[in-house]
Amino acid sequence: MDLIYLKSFMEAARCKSFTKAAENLGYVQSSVTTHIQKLEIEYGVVLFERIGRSMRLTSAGEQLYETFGRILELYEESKNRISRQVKGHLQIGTIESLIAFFLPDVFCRFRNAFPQISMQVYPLLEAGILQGIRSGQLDLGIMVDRPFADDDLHSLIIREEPLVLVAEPGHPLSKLGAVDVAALAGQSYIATETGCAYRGAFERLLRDHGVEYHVYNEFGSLEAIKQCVSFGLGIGLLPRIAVVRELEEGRLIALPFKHHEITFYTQIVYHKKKWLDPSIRHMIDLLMETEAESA
Amino acid sequence: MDLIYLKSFMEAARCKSFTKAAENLGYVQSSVTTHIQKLEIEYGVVLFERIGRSMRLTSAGEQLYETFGRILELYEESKNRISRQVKGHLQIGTIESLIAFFLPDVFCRFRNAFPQISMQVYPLLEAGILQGIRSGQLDLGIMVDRPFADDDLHSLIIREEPLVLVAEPGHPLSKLGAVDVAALAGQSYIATETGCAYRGAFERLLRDHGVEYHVYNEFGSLEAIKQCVSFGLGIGLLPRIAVVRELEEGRLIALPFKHHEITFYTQIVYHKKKWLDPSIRHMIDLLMETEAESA
DNA sequence: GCGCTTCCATCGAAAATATCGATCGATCCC
DNA sequence: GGGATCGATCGATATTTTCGATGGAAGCGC
Repeated sequence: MDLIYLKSFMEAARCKSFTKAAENLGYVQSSVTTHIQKLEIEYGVVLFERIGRSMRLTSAGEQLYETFGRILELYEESKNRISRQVKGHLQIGTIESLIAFFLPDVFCRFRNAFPQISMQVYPLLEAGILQGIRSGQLDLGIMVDRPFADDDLHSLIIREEPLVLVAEPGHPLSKLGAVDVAALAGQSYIATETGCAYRGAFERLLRDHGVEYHVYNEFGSLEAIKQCVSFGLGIGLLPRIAVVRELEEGRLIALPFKHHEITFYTQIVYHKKKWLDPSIRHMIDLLMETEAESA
Repeated sequence: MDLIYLKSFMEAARCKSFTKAAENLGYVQSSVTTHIQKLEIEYGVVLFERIGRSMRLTSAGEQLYETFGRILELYEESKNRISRQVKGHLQIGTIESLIAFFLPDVFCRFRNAFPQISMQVYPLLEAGILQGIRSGQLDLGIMVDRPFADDDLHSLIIREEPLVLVAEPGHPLSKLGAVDVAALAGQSYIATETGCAYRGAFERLLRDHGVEYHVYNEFGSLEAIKQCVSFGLGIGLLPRIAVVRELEEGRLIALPFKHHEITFYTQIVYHKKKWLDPSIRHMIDLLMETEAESA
């Protein structure tokens, strides 16, 4: 009786769907089916009524839902109680946009679970993060890049991170129904720092299409880029999360541009040889959880 | 996180010994060590202080002891609650001595867990039990025999079932310090039914040693045998559990006879192809548990 | 002090189990 | 009726669990 069965059951009961439950838990659907079957065999009763394509808990299932909930609660609580006593220090490398718009919430929840663990968060570029992980100076890296495989590093994709081409409201390109690469010819571009992964991909894309562009300025600061764009100094490529407020408030607009070569993913990176503390594991769990929420 | 880890932990904490915990749970010691290590890694803390050969829970261990206890309680409760609703019928074959002196307590506890499951218990001889299991007429057999292996049948040994040679108090053989096979020459023997496993083994033993004996009478009834023996009509071979009270009250005495060929075991027998209901599984668990208690 | 026993940790091999991915049949929706 | 979606099933693979043997440390008795 693995506790994962209970989790699958709870999630399936909540979603009323094995497929969704599997997605949320990071399994394939057949695994959840297996988990539920294990429980059904263990208890000798049917837990879900499968009427056509709709799902409902049987009465036995509902009784177990209560109890399993309490069991998992106790289990989580026990982990929290113990983890609160664990001391330590975490070195994390990440990029500026994530520090500002994605991580604060995660770090806050982490602090609740591990108040005795202090953290140092370094704003870096992708290359710096990878190097820090490789050298062991960093425990964990969180960055935005394309998926990659590496002999020494694990990479867990948290979610796709939509990148948007932002411009001032009323920018000529915004009049177009869709903006393709060619349409960007001759534009001024306010860039993030040299070495930024998606800047690199974007510029390569332009060059490959023979599109001339002009880097008007490059900044290590998000705020600076956003300001420059809103003043009409050029367009900028930024993660959507970094500009949601500006988009909502109409201070910036997103150009209808999309290209698979600049489909990027927020991902966790750590060394394969790294021993994963409960604290680091928890951090990873928290990071991965946000995927389900934002989905 | 398997619940078995929690069980191992609880048992180890109770016994203050991994080895004993393993014995009680039916594992080898190294498995319990592994379980505890899994927990220690999961929580990132040491759960047991291993000071020399003594064991003590650390403070983290004690906190978890509480919580794990409640988790397992909830789990057991959930099984009971569900199992109470399961209906069914169990066919069990066993021998008279066990019906009278071993099974009532087990059946009583079974009824508490599965009140909706009715049972039919057939008093049979070993051959009848095996045949019933093989033909599918019986779900479970509980009998006293020597260990055996069979392609179609599972056999779980519950415990050694000491057989005693009983006689009336003051019987000449009781004067001897030890009774060997030869000493039994010429004795009258009040036998259980033909086909009884330990009767068969006993008579074979006597014949193999060329000891002549006389079967004074044979009965299908324990009470009859005990009465006849106490009246001095002969000696009898019976499971110790069937005569403990008579021995305590001095109405019968046990002769100091022992021979490895009549070392018998109480065991559970069921068909390998048999699908084990939760109810049957529970019955087996209850039967196996008694081993720990009587040990 | 020295063997002897008992305990837990460790390791490799074997067995059991979980997971995935592909596929099937059923159902629902258009 | 065709397409999409859902859960069940199955075989292959990967992972985990279990066991049994062994090692080292600590206590016990002489």
